[in-house]
Formats: sequence, structure tokens, C-alpha cells
Amino acid sequence: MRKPISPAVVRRLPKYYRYLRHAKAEGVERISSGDLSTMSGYTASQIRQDLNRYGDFGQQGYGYNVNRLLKGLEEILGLAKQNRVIIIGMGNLGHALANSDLFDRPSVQLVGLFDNDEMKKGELVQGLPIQAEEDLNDFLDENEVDLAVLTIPAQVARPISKNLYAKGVRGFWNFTSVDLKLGDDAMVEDVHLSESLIILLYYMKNPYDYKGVN
Amino acid sequence: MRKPISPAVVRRLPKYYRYLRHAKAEGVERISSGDLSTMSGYTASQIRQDLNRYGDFGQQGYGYNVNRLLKGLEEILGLAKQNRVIIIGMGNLGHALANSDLFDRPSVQLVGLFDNDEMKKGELVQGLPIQAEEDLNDFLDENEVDLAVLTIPAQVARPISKNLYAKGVRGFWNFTSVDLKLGDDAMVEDVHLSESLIILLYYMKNPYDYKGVN
DNA sequence: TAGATTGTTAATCGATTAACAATC
DNA sequence: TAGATTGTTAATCGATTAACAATC
Repeated sequence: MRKPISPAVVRRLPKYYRYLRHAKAEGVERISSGDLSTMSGYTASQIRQDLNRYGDFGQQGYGYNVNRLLKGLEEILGLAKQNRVIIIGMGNLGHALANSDLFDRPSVQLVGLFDNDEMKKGELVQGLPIQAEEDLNDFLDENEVDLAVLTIPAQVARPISKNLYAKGVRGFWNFTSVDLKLGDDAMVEDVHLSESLIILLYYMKNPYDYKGVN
Repeated sequence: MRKPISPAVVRRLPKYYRYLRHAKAEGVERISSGDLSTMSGYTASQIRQDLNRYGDFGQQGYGYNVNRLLKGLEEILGLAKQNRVIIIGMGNLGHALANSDLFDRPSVQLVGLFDNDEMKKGELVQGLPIQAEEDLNDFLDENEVDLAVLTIPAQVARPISKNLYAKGVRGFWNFTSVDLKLGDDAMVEDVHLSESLIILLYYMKNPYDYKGVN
């Protein structure tokens, strides 16, 4: 099997995807690594290296066909696949995510919302009723769930995530400030807002260390 | 002046801070790089390298004094300084952030909330009234603002951020899917939720590339 | 003192950039 | 064909790890 692809590369892929969608929206049909470099700030060399790991999307003397590369990236990024998603914790952040456009793509389909607050039970968000957390296990037994969004308090993050994992959930979008400890086949993507804000404070205090975003 | 510190190091600092706070909460008074390694998954060697860039927090044969290192990190991270913060865009996400505990620290003080929806004008969130965006310029003229949280639609991100920059704001916590183009002395920290979710989908599709969080 | 653990240099590893032949 | 631009190797750069002397 091919060598694992480093996180550095993986984190650039959604950016390439975004720039390409932008180019396409502007009617661009073909694009060179140089063009993408101008848009993204990455070097053309790096962009060619990155894309070349995944196949022969380019053509010498021509560049990349925008549609073809977009299709390729959608396949690579897993956007072609459908994932069934639940949100655990319907506080302000859970509501914000449920109501955002993040789950408008077919690749991520919201199928359940859960909160342990009895008052919220039955409230409709995006057409889905908020369910009690005590109903979670039954729900997981009866429905396939691929991905869980964790917008719960830090104290309950470990036990709830372990339970979800035991019930077969393998994708975790983790908004809690806790490092989850799950099996090797659990995929965890952290959004540590508190750390992100602290990093901004650091650079405001130490602008000398700031290299610019990207 | 010292060599600029790489983003890789900077992004680990808030984690060290979190682990230390956790250790302190459990009554730990001194801690070795080996202990921190167990907690964080980073190598002890790397932790010593990182901390050593900022001063002599450790002591041979003893390790690090938790309180002393915490104090040091607070200073380094800019948590000792007060920053005046406004949120632009009081949709679901703006509300969620305003109501979160992120702004409970003295280092980040919420001083203004803005939204262009007339219906929201005057609504109190955390004791602050939501103001119309047309009042933003006056507000910026009369009040010092260090940091702006951008929870606005992508289309208006560029002009609004440029305006804020022109009025002296230098810290930008950017939740839009747009790369801001501001002066070199603007510090931008992006939270690209859409990209974060796509990265999770990528790893769910390509678990072989996943190295575990941290 | 003996044991523990840091500070710091040197070695290694990996990621980025440069260069250019291949080729459309 | 001439020009453009990729694919890909080699060179460079930077970050991580290993090792161990310093020292508490």
C-alpha cells in the first residue's frame, strides 16, 4: 500500500477544493499550479506535489481541468459518500451547527439531535426533534450512525464518546476541550475553540512570531 | 531579537497550558517532561525543547513547578493582558460564542455585539445590547477594540474586516470561509469549520492515513 | 552522595522547494 | 514546432528525536 499521507498534506486538500470551487464559480475551466499558488499562497511546486500523490489530474502544457480536479477531490475527500450524522448536546453551539449550512451537502446528513435537558425534548430543529439522551442507545441500535458531533460539556465527553464508539460510531467531530481516548479505528477531528482563541492572543502579544495565515 | 517561533510550537503551547491546569486542579505541584509526555502524547524531548525557548522554567533533577510554569505560560500566551472584543454577526454562531465561557477570562472582555438585522437591535446578550452595523463606525471611534470575532456571511467578510482594520482592530478571529487580506500587522486566526468537517470525512474515507489526534 | 531530570547539542527524519526532463 | 506546464527527482530547509553532560 502507498505511504500514509501526512496531516500537512491532508489539511491543504479542503483549501484546494475551496479555491477550485471559487474558480469554477467564476467560470474558469482550466487552472495551473501557478494560478492556484497565487490564490492560496502555497508554492506551485507544493501544489503539484500534493495533487500528484492522488493521481494524474494534470496535463503537461495545459494545467488542470477544473471540473475534473473538483470531481477527483470530491472523491478523495470522501464527499461522494453519504455519512449519517447526529449532534449530541443541543446548547447554543449545537443549535448553531444544526442550523448552519454545514450539513447541506449530501455527504453529511443530519439524522438525530440529542440533549439531556428535558425542557428541550421534542423541540424541532431543521425538522428533527431533539431527543433525550436516555433514548440515544435505542436510537443507535435502530439506526446507523457514522459521525457524531460532540457539543457537550467537557465532563461528560469521555463516557459519551466511549458509548458512541461501542455502538459503532467511528467519526467524532469534537468541540469539547477534552482529548478523547477511543479505539484506533475512531477518527477524531478536534475543534478546540479555546485553544484557537488563545493562539490568537499569543500572536497579538507576539506579532513578531506571526507568519500570516496559510 | 530571537528567532521567530514556529507555528508548530505555538500551537502546542495552549495544550501544555491545558494539561498543566488539569494537573493543578488535581493537586499536582511539580511535574516532569515525562509526566507531560504521558498526558499529551508529545515526546518529553519535544516538551523540554518547546518550554526551554521561553525561559528557564525547569530545574534539573526536579522538573517543573506547576504554578510557576502556569504563570509563565499565562504571560507568554498573552493571557495576562486585557483585550477588548466585539462580535460581528449575531446569528446562531455569534450567539453561541457570546454565551459560551470563552469570554469569561479577564484577557478577553466582550464590549460590543453587532448585527445588520434590524429585528435583533437592542436584544440583550450577556448584558450587552446588539447594535446595528451602521453604528459600528461610531462605536469604533469612541471605543478601543483589540479583537473582532467574525461570524458573518462570507460575502461581507472582506469589506467588514478591512473596515475594522482601518479603524485599528488588529486581532481577527475568523469563522468565515474567506481568507482575509489585511495588513501585515493584522493577526488572523481562522476557524474554518467547513474545512475541519471535510478533513474528518477524509479520514473516515481514508483511515489508513489517520495518525490519531495530537 | 546517588538519583532524577533538565538544558542543549548533534543526529535523524520529514516536509518543502528548486530544478528540469518529459510531454502535451 | 515553440511554448507552457506538469511530474518527479534531488537539494534544501526545518522540525523532531536522541543522547548525554550539567546540575539540582
